Amino acid sequence: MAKSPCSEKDGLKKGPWTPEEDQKLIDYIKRHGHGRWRTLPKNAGLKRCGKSCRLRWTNYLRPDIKRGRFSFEEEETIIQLHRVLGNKWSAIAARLPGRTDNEIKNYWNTHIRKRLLKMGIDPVTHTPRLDLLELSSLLSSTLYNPQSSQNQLHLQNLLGNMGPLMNQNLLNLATTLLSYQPKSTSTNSTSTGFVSQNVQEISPPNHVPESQFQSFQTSSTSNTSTVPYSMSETQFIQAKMDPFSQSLTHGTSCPNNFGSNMWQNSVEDEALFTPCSEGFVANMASTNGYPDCVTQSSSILNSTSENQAFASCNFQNSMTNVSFTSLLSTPSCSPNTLNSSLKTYVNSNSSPEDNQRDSFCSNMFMYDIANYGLNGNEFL
DNA sequence: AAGGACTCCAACCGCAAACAA
DNA sequence: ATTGTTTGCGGTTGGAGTCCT
Repeated sequence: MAKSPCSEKDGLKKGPWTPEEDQKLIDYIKRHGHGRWRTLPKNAGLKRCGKSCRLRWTNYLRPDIKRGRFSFEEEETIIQLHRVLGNKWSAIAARLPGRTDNEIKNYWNTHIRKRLLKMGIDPVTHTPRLDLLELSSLLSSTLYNPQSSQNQLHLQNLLGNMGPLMNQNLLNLATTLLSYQPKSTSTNSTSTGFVSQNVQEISPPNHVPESQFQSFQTSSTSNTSTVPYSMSETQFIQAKMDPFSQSLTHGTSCPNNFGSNMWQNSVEDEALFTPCSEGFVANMASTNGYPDCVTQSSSILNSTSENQAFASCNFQNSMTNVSFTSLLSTPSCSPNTLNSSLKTYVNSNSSPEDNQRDSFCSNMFMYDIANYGLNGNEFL
């Protein structure tokens, strides 16, 4: 292997820079400008290699560097540019004044990437993860045919891999399905068809008030059918699942659609936005404290055709991901938050702003639930 | 209170392109 | 055209700080 250009054996220092070293570097560059990095440290009286000096200057000491947290707008820009450019951090940084490629790369890896994963979006392709599509289809299938051992096994495997990333409601539904077994001819079981455990022993989901949960456990001593849910129950649950499936299938990749009339289509097709009521976008934007929804939608209408296609595509993607992302767990999408204030910050590791960002999609789920009047009874 | 686990980010490393001689 | 040097880039690491049990 070639000798490292920054060898400590040469008496060159490595590791964190001291304020004195910083000052030496700043003073030297102020007087002589940068360039000739190889000779710079010697001339500046620094026991560092040129590469280290260059990095320190470009990533930290440069006067035009913007320090501090990334704004919502910057974050949105990074996501959009990454969708098009991939890991071309320097190209992305060139479009974000004051930010370095290193800073953007770190921010992507520590914040945005994780957030996208939580939302069920592949951070590389910016499309919904395939395993989620599989889960959606499997859940639908299991709802109709819960006795299928193949479905059960498949679902079990999938849950094993995805459980930690799933929203509690979806997890409850999936595990409920897994715990279902076809009833025998017992006449004392309840209409829900659960025999692996006595239904009275099933713990209520931790976000459902006990009283509500108990009211769900209605007995029907006469029903001995092997159909796990009544037609109306099945239809109801399916209605809950459909937006999920829809949004999954609508979450398509963006760049290939440049120049299309997607925005026009998406405006006409309100179902693309949300299964909720009209005015969803404006309402959500005003209630979840994330102004981008409104500003983005208006800016799309005012932008040039190419930008419009680009922006509308991203906008559409973000909106069509609403339902399925809401089904994935995020700290603020936890059961506690569902029943409490938006300002319940579950993850103390994150700042309130972090959680607000995380809540962007999970808050939509809350709106979703509110609109459906969904509670534990209905969902189960 | 302690220590293990986790997060974050500055700094490093190696490779490749650009440039100079 | 070739060779050596410089610069730019993206991936990875190390350690300080914080959280969790």
